[in-house]
Amino acid sequence: MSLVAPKRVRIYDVAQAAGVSVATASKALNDTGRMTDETRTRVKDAATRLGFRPNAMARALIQKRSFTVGLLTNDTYGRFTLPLMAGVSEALVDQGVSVFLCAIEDDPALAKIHVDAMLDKQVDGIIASGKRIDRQLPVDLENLSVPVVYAFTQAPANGVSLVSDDAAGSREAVEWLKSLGRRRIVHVTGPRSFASVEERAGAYRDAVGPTAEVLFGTWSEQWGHEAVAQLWDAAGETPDAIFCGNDQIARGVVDALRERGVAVPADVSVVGFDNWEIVAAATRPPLTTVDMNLKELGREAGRLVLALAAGETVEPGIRKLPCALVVRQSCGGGPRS
Amino acid sequence: MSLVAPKRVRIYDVAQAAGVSVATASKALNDTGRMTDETRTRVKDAATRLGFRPNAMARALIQKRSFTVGLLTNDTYGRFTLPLMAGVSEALVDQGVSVFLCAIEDDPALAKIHVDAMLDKQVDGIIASGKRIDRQLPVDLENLSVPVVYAFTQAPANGVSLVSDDAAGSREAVEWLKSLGRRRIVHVTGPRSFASVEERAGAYRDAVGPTAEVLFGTWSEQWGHEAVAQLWDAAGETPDAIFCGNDQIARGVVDALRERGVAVPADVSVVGFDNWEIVAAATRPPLTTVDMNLKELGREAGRLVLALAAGETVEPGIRKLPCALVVRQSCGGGPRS
DNA sequence: CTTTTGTGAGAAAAGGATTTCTCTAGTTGA
DNA sequence: TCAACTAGAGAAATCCTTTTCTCACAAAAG
Repeated sequence: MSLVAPKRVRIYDVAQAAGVSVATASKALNDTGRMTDETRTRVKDAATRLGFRPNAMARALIQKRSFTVGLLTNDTYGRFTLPLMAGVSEALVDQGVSVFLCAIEDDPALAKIHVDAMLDKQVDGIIASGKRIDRQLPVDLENLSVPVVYAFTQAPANGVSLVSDDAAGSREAVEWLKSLGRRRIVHVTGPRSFASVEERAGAYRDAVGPTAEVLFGTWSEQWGHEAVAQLWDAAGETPDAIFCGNDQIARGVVDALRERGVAVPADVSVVGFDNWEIVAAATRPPLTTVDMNLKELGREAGRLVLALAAGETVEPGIRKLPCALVVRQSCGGGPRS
Repeated sequence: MSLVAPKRVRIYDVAQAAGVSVATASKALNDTGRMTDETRTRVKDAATRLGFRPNAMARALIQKRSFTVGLLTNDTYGRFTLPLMAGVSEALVDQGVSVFLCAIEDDPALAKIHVDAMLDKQVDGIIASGKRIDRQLPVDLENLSVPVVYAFTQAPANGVSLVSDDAAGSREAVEWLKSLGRRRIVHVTGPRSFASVEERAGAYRDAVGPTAEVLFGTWSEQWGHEAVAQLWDAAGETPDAIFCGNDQIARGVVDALRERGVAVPADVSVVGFDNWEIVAAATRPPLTTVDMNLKELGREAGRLVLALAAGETVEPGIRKLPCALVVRQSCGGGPRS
């Protein structure tokens, strides 16, 4: 075990070992230029043998590409960011691209610091992401010298943006409930001020028709309890299905129903939204819920930002990615075909 | 609005604007070298005026410092990583250091790819982090050419490592329960195979004395329910306090108690561990729980890795950082002094 | 009046790759 | 046989800073 750090091997060393010039070595390794196959493999072998790894800084300096991208987010709690990050990373890692994660906590000054730091470091692109699909980050990313992709956050007019297709997700949830024979489906969701609330509720109304009933509240288990109280204490027919705006509300609803002695899913089916594992899986019974496929959203964002960085032109506008219904046990019904 | 990206201003431009050489400009901006104050301010003014930002790649190339560090983690779910990351970032951002986040999912091959990518990019240091304090990451970080700090994961023999002082946290929880007059305190926790389970349980035993009783199970709400069943269905005196190994178990316990008509905190006090906001705050009543101060752990890890990168020598070994009891309502007792 | 010391500033090298020329030699075509 | 190409490889420029010398000049010392 030697304690002296071994000198980094440079392309110069590879060239010498292979008996060629530095220029030829560079071209051989990058599969550019012209030379005999024999020379190329000889250089590559030498590189492998010596364990050559090009100095990314030197490369970045001349190519003006750093093989890094920045992920900017104000979702401190990471509920949405992490799956997204996982997807981005997955899409980029085999291109040799690494990801700076910058959490900016709704602080414009902090955001500016992070953006400047990223620009200094010559990131090839920036992915902007947030905890709300209908809010912009507190920093202006237009007219930057690098491409920007907006994922799960509001984009400026001519930005390239990716969001989940909440409306389709809602429709799917409602259709699922209908296919199970449910007839009186109520929607319990978050505050109207959220765009996704309106979008999900709108799609729900369209799918359910005239019997639609939406209860707006907060994004909490507490609200789930209250909503059940409202529904069951009111006169008239009680619902046989509740489609919730997120998993926390759904959990509250399920717990409240159990406490009232209403059987889930025998008497009432419940569907959540978000597929937040920790909530959805711990609910008794585990929640059937709409997954926004944030990881795939991340992958796509990664691909897009890379394409933009490579100079490809990408049509601006909003791209909607499909949601997927994850069937567990809170609705009844088996795994779907 | 001009559509052509403005040419980046180089130090050469600043030098020219200030009427000095590039060398002088560099020294002026970095507060090194010798020159009149007048020259220095003249250069700095020019730099500000032109909006000069040094090219980090060129700087890194020569200084062999990239002002980046890597955070390696196998905690896919991000429960521990995110607070840690927030702390690291907070400690480093005003030094101009950015953080690469690399999620490696227990995959040695992926881990190696990420580590190599980071080394290529000349990170100044690496912070290794995991979801278990008693497991090493599936990758060897010894004898790397950059310093490594282990945070919330097991370190090799001569590594620099940071963990939370779980034992002290447990003691504090027990003392709190005692101070509220609780006399029969039971510990319901996770699987024995976790080092933190043994450590927390050990400290609990020491603090409680001969009446100590520990129930080992899994890290789930489900287990919380089962444990309550075991305790209440058994003959003999029931506990007046339950100290849980994590918040999920605690939530299960609280729910189970409520279902049995046992009042929390009136009849029984419950304490959790982790302060996982989403679980702790949604429990009815909200959980009093031990917070591992992961953000502070992250800050400290950031400071340490920077110190190491700067060539300072840091004593190897395990540093334990204090936990903090977060008082909510599941124990009774007011906010602590 | 000469020598030493100190100060301010610039020239040039270095850092490690990529890329554009340039050059030689061999091949093809007329 | 001679011009025109082409393939293979290398020399040198380039990317942008930092840093180490070197130098000129002025002030202090002898």
